[in-house]
Amino acid sequence: MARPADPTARDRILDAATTLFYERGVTAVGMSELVEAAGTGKNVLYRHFPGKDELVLAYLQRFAERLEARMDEATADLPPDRALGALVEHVAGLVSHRRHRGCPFRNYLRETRDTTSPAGRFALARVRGLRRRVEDLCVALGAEDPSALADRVWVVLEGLYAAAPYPERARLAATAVRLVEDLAA
Amino acid sequence: MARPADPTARDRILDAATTLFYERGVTAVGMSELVEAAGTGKNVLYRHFPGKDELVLAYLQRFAERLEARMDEATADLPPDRALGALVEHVAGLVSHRRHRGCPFRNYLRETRDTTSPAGRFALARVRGLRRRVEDLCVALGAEDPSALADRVWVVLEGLYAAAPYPERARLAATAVRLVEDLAA
DNA sequence: GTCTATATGTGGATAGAC
DNA sequence: GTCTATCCACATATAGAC
Repeated sequence: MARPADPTARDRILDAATTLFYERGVTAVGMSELVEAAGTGKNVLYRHFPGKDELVLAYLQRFAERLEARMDEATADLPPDRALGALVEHVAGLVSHRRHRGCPFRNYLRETRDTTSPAGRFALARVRGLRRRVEDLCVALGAEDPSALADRVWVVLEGLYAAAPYPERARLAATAVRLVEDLAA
Repeated sequence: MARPADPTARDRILDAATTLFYERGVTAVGMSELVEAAGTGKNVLYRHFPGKDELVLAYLQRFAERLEARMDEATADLPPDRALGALVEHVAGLVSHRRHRGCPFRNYLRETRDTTSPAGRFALARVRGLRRRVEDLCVALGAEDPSALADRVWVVLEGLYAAAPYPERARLAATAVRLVEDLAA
């Protein structure tokens, strides 16, 4: 006798994938372990996702939606001279968080060096999207040389993300925030 | 009949390991591929190195010797007010190089998230060693708040290393150099 | 949908012929 | 030292019983 379809199965799989992939890395987590954590069957997983690549892509996509929604909140309705600082402050808040494990897109790219598959190209696009956002904010700020300022802010922002694994990350995050304030002044 | 021992076997293995591990990542390169590239036999490899972990450690150690020797050259015999800039310039030169693929220690740590094995602890120690060198140079510089300056420079330096995969890395490297100059002024 | 077994490929590591 | 065959563990992916 057939059971009714469980609409939460896909979400449970994605929840488990998000936790495990982000916590321990994409390659270190096997599909078997994922199935066990999701409390589902392998056939169900492979019905929702043709393969691991597609599951990784879905994991990155859902992460992006949530991260960008929160970033939009943090910078929305702010005057141009405050938005750039708010963006960096927002990232600093993420990095300082206890359960933070770095930027999921940068983590995936550095872990796999994949820039050709759909997942790799999606992760790259997220990074470039943030880069463009920084450039736009520097232009809106009315700096005399916006692209030079954007380069400087970008280096600091990358340093902020890179500091995520260090024990002093909260102090380094605060350092990055003040540094960008000085640059934009 | 026994052949004479080939003293170059170990070096050839390490050469191949350096090229492949650095170019494509440690986990993406298998021992079989390594043996083929080194032009040696599997048993010879496992005679020189008990396992892949030890080979990775040796790879990181040799890389560290060479990198630190070059960094010592770049900063030796410089007055305190020039050494910090010279260090950042040196790293910027590395990052701008055509065949640069990022810092091998950071690459290994981000790729594997290994901080407990001998290889992981060695890589961590290299990163912390550079961090301490930056702190020492900031103290020697006579800054009013050396540790605050060191934090700022460290964020920029991490951003410089993180910029290695980007196509604009040369421009970002130059940006980082000027940024540190301004910070130290 | 759950659970178990399994096909298939690849990784690290070992043993033997030459 | 070189080369081939191979063991063992694990990973992705599939099929079938319930």
